[in-house]
Amino acid sequence: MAKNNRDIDLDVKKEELEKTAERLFVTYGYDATSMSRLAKELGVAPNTLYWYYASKDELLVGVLNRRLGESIKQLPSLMGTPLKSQMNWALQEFEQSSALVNTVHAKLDQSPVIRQWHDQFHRFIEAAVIHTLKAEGASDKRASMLATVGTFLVEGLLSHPHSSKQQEDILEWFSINALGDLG
Amino acid sequence: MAKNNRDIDLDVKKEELEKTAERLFVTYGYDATSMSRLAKELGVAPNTLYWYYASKDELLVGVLNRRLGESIKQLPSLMGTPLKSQMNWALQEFEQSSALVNTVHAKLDQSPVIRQWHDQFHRFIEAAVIHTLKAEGASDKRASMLATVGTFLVEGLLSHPHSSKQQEDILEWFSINALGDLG
DNA sequence: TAGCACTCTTGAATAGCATTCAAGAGTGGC
DNA sequence: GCCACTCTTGAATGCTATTCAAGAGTGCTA
Repeated sequence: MAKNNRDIDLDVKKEELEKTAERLFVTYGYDATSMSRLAKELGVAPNTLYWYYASKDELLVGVLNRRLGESIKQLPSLMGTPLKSQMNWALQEFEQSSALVNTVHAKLDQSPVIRQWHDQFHRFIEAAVIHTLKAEGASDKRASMLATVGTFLVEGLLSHPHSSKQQEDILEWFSINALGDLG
Repeated sequence: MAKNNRDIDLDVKKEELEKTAERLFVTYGYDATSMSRLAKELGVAPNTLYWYYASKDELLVGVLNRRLGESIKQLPSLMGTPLKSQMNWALQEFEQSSALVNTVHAKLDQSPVIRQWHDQFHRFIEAAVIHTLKAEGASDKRASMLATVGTFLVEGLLSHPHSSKQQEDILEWFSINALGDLG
């Protein structure tokens, strides 16, 4: 390969790399997946990975962005639906990556790239939820606060699995009380 | 030292060890604090720590239990107060250890001792919150669900710092809606 | 066809990590 | 003076993420 494979081969390799990394991260956990293990799975030398990513954390960001990108594709068909089904969708969509939620949070203070991704992610999600809440009749300030609450509930449910009934009860209670009163 | 210092010296040493560990964990983070660093701070050899704790994770559990034990002392004087002030108390009490919240969650799948501590901690907290909610008039099932929600909100606020006004708004909204309706 | 420039891969090394092991020092009881 | 027990340690192990310098592969240009 040479000069102008930049836009062709690189993305293909990165995709393979990130998909394999995602599988290992989700199966064994981020910390328990070594770069050597990932390299072996891919059939390359461990330090080859560092030509594609500056660090393991940046690889994680790549994995997260790819995962997020695929979920975002479904967003348009979701934007008209009620808040509760949006939250249910998020829970289902990120259920298998739920371990990565905790991984990201644990690395916020140590890794600038993960901190940056996390903050950006939250801004994006909250903006979407605020949009939905306002569409359902909430005031600006109330919508912002409720979006934070909704985010915390989703993160909590991802971190601490509950039965689908308990989950349903929580979302039901939230969506009723988020929109029921003076908002 | 010999035979029967078991009940005297050991606890003193463990206390010093755990207090130093807590300071380093809170200041630099759990992963960023090596056993060597902690040992140097204490003026002992790194492997000396392994006579007191089987692993770094068990040391963390020791730190968490000590921290929790000190907070629990205040519980009696808190049990009569309204839910909102209890949540405010928890937020203040664990604010400086908030990084450890994420650390614990990130290690749930890898460390049995941390998993065990975490689950026990949640059962304890939820039982206390349920007690308070029922005292304020909530039904059994409603109280259980609301305790989970309250826990998620506290964990969320610890992980994602917000202004004290935003924090106040969330707790106010929760305590109103937790007790306002048919619960 | 030779050579340059660029992309990509690698073996080897580094420094740090949690943890283990075997040896020994310190001390009270017999 | 010896035994049993508590506590400490130097040295080693195997793991980790990461770095470096060297080189292979390939297309463009002269």
